Amino acid sequence: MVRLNPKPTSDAAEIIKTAALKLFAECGVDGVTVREIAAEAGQKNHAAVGYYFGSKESLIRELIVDGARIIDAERNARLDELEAKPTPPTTRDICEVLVYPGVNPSGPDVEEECYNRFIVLVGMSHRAFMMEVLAGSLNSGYLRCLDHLRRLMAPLPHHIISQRQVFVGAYMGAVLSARESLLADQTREHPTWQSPKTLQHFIDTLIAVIEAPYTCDQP
Amino acid sequence: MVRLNPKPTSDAAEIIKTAALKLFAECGVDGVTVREIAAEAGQKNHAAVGYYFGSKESLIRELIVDGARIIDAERNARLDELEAKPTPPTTRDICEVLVYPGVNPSGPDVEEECYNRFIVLVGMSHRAFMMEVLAGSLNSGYLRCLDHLRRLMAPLPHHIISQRQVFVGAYMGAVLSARESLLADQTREHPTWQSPKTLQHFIDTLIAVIEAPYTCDQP
DNA sequence: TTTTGATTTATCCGTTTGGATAATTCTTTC
DNA sequence: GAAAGAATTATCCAAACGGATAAATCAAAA
Repeated sequence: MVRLNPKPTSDAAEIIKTAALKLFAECGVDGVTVREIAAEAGQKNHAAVGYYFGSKESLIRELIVDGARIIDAERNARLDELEAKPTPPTTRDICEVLVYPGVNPSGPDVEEECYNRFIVLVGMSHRAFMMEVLAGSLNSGYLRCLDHLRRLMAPLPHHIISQRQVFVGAYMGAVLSARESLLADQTREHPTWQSPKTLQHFIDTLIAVIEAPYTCDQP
Repeated sequence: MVRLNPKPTSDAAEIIKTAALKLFAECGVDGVTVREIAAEAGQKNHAAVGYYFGSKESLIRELIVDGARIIDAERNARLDELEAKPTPPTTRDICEVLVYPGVNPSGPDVEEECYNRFIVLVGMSHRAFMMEVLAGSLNSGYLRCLDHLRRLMAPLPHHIISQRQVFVGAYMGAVLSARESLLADQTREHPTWQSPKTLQHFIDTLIAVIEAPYTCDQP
């Protein structure tokens, strides 16, 4: 019998991943037990996590890689398209490459967006681990964007450009995380945050960060 | 015999607080055990945390309040001074009130700045708890700043102002946290990040976020 | 010095943790 | 339908957890 929906990996594994990502985004990886993950995924005991992923750490690693791969592929594809044009990308072009691929990399199937909160929390509390997982070329699109930003900020001193790149990265993670939190908050309604104009609005301010004049005279 | 340095609360309690804040900032509150805190504080077992603070949760609560109180007092003092002047505060004035009091609220005695990483992590992984602890008037200075920002952004639509206030808060927490991480990173040297010009530079971009033009036409 | 209280240390406890292993159930294939 | 493999469930375990208590140590005052 032919499978109606071919699943390269088990369906339950995907359910566990989704449940884990949601809980990790809400409470951090150390604030969630494998028992809670299994329960959230509808499993009756916690052995499923070990069965499908070997360990909690492997599950976390897989979640990081899954999202990073999707985001990075989308960023690189957009950059390829932009760089094929005769004119170099604008600041807005690059900001759109930075922001939009990072929004909901899990796809529209998943009801709740979680990846940015998850990755920010992991990056803050287990930085070395996350860097080790992302090593390789899982971050190449982001680095290509930074190269463009360096070009676009060329008049500024080098150390100011470096600082501003840190500002941009921090700003993106924080706002995309805050947006996820607000969208996930069921206690209030946040109609304006669901609108795609919110991301446009954010990009407006992200451009402002990149193009802000530098008032200090000498380093 | 008169005490040379009068200590309203035990000296060991302060050492434990400093150690806990550092570890919490690095690994999150759920990624640190009371045993690790005691060890970092030089205690030979973990009972000290219970002895001085009752529980791990009470210690966390106290750390949140300590920093918030100092920051809020400083913000209110600066705002009182600004509002006593004949001319209303500028965007830069308000940004300085927002940023500078939040930098190293533990005071220059403490070798490492940790509070922003700590509070961002707690706010992300235990939002309800943090909000309950901050309830009361521990956030009044911040709210007064938001009022000024609302006035300074008056031409913009209301919902855009609200969104941009979220952007400002997220941006501040993220950059001050990133700055702390870079300053704490011993593997590399970050001479430019120690300079007070870094904060000026950040404020330049924070102003840009607040004053950025809004390109979308209608909500 | 002795006493008294505060602090530090050592040890114990019940619970929870991540992980491992059987036992059972379900699904697919022959 | 029977057999085989995959997936789920039910336990078990050693280690680690937060917390509590008792013993030992220290410092200040009588």
